[in-house]
Amino acid sequence: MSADQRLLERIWKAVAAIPPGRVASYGGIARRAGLPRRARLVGHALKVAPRSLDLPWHRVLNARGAISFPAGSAAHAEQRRRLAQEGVRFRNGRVDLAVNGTDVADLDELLWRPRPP
DNA sequence: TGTATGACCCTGA
DNA sequence: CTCAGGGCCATAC
Repeated sequence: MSADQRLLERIWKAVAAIPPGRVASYGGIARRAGLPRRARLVGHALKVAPRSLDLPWHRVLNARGAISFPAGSAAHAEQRRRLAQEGVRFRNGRVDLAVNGTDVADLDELLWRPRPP
């Protein structure tokens, strides 16, 4: 049997809800989907997501605010290109939060919140 | 049935 | 900052 389709759909929905120009972490998406501690499943869900869903997969980063694909890979470049197009800035391979407080524990909240004026 | 792998995360040292 | 260790678990072989 494959993974419960309904769980995957909940994850896809959470990803689809990430606003343009903002990002979220795998763990954050998992929590948002009601699946705490299931970050790996989020990665899997994105990998098997139907192209037809046209998900904003590029807005999902790891807990350090970095792209999880190997640097130098085509996927890494593509993700970075898409984010750049949305105005997401990077610094030293990590998202430049440009907001007060970079506490990793609150990373998702910070990343998720609207940008400061 | 068992082992390995991976678009991950968190805590503690 | 890095590193190790444990958690998590669907898939592939």
